[in-house]
Formats: sequence, C-alpha cells, structure tokens
Amino acid sequence: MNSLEQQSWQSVHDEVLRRIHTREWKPGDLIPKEVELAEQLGCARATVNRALRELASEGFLDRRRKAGTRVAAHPVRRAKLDIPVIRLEIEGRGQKYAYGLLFSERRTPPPEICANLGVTAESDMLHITSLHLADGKPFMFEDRWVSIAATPTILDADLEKISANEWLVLHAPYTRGDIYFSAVNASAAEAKVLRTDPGTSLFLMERTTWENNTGITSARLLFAPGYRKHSAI
Amino acid sequence: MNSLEQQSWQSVHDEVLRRIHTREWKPGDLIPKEVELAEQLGCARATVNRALRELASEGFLDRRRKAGTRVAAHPVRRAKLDIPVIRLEIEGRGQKYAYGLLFSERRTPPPEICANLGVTAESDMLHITSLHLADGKPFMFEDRWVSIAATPTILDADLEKISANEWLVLHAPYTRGDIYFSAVNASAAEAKVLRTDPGTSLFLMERTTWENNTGITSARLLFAPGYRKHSAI
DNA sequence: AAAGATAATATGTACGTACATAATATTTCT
DNA sequence: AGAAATATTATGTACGTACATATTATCTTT
Repeated sequence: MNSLEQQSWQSVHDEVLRRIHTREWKPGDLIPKEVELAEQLGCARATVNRALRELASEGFLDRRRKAGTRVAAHPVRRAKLDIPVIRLEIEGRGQKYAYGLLFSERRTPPPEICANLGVTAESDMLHITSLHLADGKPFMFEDRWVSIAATPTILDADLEKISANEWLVLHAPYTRGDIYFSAVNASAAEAKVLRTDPGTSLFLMERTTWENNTGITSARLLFAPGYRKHSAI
Repeated sequence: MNSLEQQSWQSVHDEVLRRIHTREWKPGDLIPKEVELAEQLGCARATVNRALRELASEGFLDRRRKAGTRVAAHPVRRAKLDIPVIRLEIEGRGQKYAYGLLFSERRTPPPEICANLGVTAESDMLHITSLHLADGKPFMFEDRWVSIAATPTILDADLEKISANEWLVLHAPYTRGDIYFSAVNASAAEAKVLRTDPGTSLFLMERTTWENNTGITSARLLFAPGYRKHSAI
C-alpha cells in the first residue's frame, strides 16, 4: 500500500478482506471507522465507504450507524444463483434445446395454487404443462399456472412455439418472487414424462412471482435425474 | 417525480425499474444516458450511476462503456441464497439444535476428494462425519474432508462439542467456494442415519472451499426428507 | 434511580468536478 | 478498399464537502 498513489475501492476491498482472512481482524471485531481507514490507506472516505458497503453486502461485515463496522460474527455465505431462461441454460451447456407443449387449459386453480399466489378459487387461470429437452432427452418438466387477469396477453402467445417460461420473462417482468429448492421422488406420471423410473430422486424448483401484490404465475419445475445446480461464492 | 426535491438513488432505481416493468423500456432497448436521466429526474449523475449500477448487478440492465445502457434482453434472475451455519438455520426456525459426531479419522483422501480440492492422493486429511438434529430429529448428515496442511489447528478443535461446519466458519475463512445443489436417492446407510427409508429423495448440497488456490475442505451435506431451501428474488 | 430530553458520532447518501477507461466512430494513410 | 491511427463518447470511479439519519452516550429532570 502506497499512500501516494490513488487507491481504488477494489484495492481497499481486497485489503480489508485480506485482514479478515489473515485474522488480523477476527469475527466480531470492531474495525477502524471510515475516516481512519481512509487516512490509513490514503484515499477518500467515499472510496472506503464503497468498499465496506460491498463487503457488507457480501456478508463479511456488519455495519450500523454510530455503532461502527464489525467483522461478521457468523459469516453468512451469500451464494449468488443465476437463474436464466431454461433455453439459455441448456444452450450454455453446449446442448441443443427443444421444447414441447404437453397441454394448455383455461380453468380455475386448485387450492395450493390459490394459496401460493394469494388469489381466489374462482380466478381465471391458464394451466400449462410442457417439457424442455436437451439434445433430445427430457431435461425439465414444467407445470405452470398463469393468472389471466395479471397477464391477459398470454392468451395471444403461441405456446407451441415459445415456452411459457420464456414468454413470461419477456412479457411479464415481475417485481417480487419466491423460489424453493427441494428433492422429491418421481411419481409414476412424472417418471414417464421424464423417461425415468418412478421413485427416482428429482431436483424440484418451485417459483412464484408477483407484480406488486398481484400473483402472476406459480410454476413447478422438475429436473431430470442427475441435474445439479451450481453456484460460486 | 418532483424536480425540486432531492432524489435518492433508491427512487431513481425504483423509477427505472417501473419503466422496465411497464414496458416503457423493453428488453434490448437502449435507455437514456446517465447525464440525460440525471437531468430528467433532477439529480446528480452520481446518483443515477449508483441506481443503474445496482440494477445491472440485479440483472435488469446491461451496461457497457461508450455503448450505453440497455434493458437486459434475457433478464437473468439472480437469486441470493443465504447459507448460514447449520446451527443458526435450525435455531432460526425456532427449533432446538443438537449435534453428534459420528466419527473422525485422519487418513488419505479418496480420488473424488482429491479431484474436488486439487490435492494429491497422499495428502494428510481429516475425515469427519456428523449428524445435525432439529428438535431431536435428524436434520442433516455431514460428510466432510478437511485438509490438515491448510488448517492444522483443526486437530486441536474438540469436534465433539463444536461441529466442523461451525469451527471452519470461525477459524478458516476462505476466499473462494463452489456449491452444487442436487437430489439423490438415500442409500441404505444414509437412510439409517437420517431415520428414513432407503430410496427416499434427499436434498444434497456439495461444498468445496479454497483459500487462494489451496483446497481447505470438501463437504457433502445431505438433508432429511422434506427439506426446502428458500430464496427471495 | 428511573425516565426522558439532549448531545455526540459513525455511517448513509447527495452533489459537482475531474479524470480514467473501454468501446465505438471517424479520419488518415497506404 | 482496407488497415491503422486518432478522436469521440458513455460509463467507471476518485475526491471533498455537505448534510441526513440512526443509534449510542450523556445530561437533566422527576
């Protein structure tokens, strides 16, 4: 660290992270305040602020006005999971993407969907199931309910050509969403669609999205055996 | 929007997001440059910059110098997954945490662990298996390998009292890590430990962490049936 | 001593200016 | 025309100042 040359917020970020890693600053420790650090490292407070803000959002630091900045006592790892459109995920693996609509029906939703989206049992909804394939093999089975009130134009979409997954991303951006990851044993019907055996362990992703407080869609995405979702920290 | 009162970066963030949601700015569209937006919204460029930077990191915008800022053509949802220490995850659910060491052995690692961590087959490692319980019921089975070269002090840790999971978080902060999520059928042994039936679908989290380029630990975390990992977007 | 009001303080953020950097557009040269 | 050099431009970031805000510490009152 040379106090003459200009410091970038990234170099401050790295230097603070180094001190945490080398345990110069241990979990729970109060670290110097921004002005002091700025002086130490030869940069402006704004630069230190940017670096510390970033580190806090990464879970390494806890910051509170007046109380100061501490090394996180129980570092919570914040994994960033990229959830692209299925087509891009498959193409990103270098595989050929294909898609097939299984069925599409306009009807009222079952209780669990009402509960997820916070809508009434009489809601006008579209129920769609489809299969996404990678190199011709079943990759993911999608079982989705879409609120027609929230996105009426979905009735005009040609869901034989574009998947509901992709159509929604392009035409119904949302403000809020929930995802649940879990593991389930394949039912007989699911096993048949995904060309595997009943009871096989499958990776399940359940997504619900809202715009403000109106539910848009709730989907159950069931992945073929062997699927692994990766995340770097 | 009042051009007289001061704009916060959050209000700019929300306004831009609103324009994306209402499709005033569609996926792929070039949006006004920072100076123009600042003028429009009555704030400084730095404020607009902060808001747009945030939106880009959230996956809503693509930004490139000179080329300008565009609405992301294929919005990649970036889910933030908090991965706390198991004890805190269980206590956060309002359940009582307990932990039992199953066995701990110092030996050379099998091939797959060598591959994960990038170490040789002759490495000096600690192999630990343990069970984490919530309200007395099996919650997660942990099968972990720790490099003794990277963290020699783990030999002094009393792993009957503190889990390797927690000890490592407190004593061996890392710089880089990988996580894989998947679903597997329980083996006979795994089923017995988790008190369930063989073949039951289980949620699996595989974690490997490095400090710089030396592998620290590789763990296989197998959750009891019914486990769901949540994430808000 | 307990409660309430007040002061002190570290972080949070806005602004304007200045310059850096990367990518594109234009001009010049061959 | 094609390649190379140059200018242009939008974002990226650093700085110093100013003030806001949340929280803690201190003082005052009862």
